[in-house]
Amino acid sequence: MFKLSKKTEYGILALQHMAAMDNGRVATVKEMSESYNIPQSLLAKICQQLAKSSIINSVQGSRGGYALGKPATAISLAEIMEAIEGPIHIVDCNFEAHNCGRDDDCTLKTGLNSIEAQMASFLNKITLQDFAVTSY
Amino acid sequence: MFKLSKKTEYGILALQHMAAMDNGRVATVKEMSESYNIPQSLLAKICQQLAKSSIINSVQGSRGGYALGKPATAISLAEIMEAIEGPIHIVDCNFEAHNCGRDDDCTLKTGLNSIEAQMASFLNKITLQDFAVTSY
DNA sequence: GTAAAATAAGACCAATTTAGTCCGATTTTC
DNA sequence: GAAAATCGGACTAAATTGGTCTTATTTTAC
Repeated sequence: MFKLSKKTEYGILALQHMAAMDNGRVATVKEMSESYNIPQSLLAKICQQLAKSSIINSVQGSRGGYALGKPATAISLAEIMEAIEGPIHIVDCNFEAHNCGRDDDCTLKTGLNSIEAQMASFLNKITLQDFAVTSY
Repeated sequence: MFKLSKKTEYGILALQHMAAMDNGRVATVKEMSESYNIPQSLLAKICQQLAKSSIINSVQGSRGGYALGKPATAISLAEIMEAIEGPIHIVDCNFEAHNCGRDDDCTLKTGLNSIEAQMASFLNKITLQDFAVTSY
């Protein structure tokens, strides 16, 4: 279950697309969904979520579309994932009061806290720029 | 979606339990499922999976049970997760031939490979011992 | 040798989450 | 005003995860 969701995959593809665009241009959902074989209305929603988190900017109306809201080096994987999938948490019981019956002495709570922190910092360090280029 | 499954949570609790046992003793599924409020037949299956991966050893028959198959310092989080959830892959298209239509020039494939490798090495470094103790 | 207590294993169902669709509204350009 | 886009929410479908049940096998103790 340590996997990016399809939505996040789609979101990354769209972001990479926008990152590759000439400055000042905007990309339409239609254009991107066709390029990458992503259902259009699904990608539309994903872009709306990315826009809400200010990762991208939207231009409404005809001739509208989306463009990166900041440089690719300033967009982290953590940020993308959270925009699309919600907050990142390694274990449930850490953050929801879902009474596991182990409350205070829950060895998971205490033990996995630092791991989650390390994971988060890792995902925060990776930027859109990184995984568009680093691979070669 | 970067979350441990409940099964993995349960598995970790069981492993921590076994790690805390006196040497030579075995823990029964019943005993553990009652201690941690885990459905017994679910934990049974989880233990079987852990045993298949040699993370724990099983003793069959009355007076049987489970015990760690190696020291807690030698059991990694990656190992536990893979035993219970299967192989860890950040993106699908990297490993299944699920024709995304982007084959060779898929920017996800190339871009996320090194990230997955880093994640894997991170999860491999964390041991059962670590998250039982490190937290204080 | 039989009963009891355990693991072994797989089929099955329920619940949750993720993926995807659909529809109507709004915004902007031409 | 028509066309092309985003906005946004309700809804459905598919997949995954969580959990149950049943039957078999293994071992111990009486």
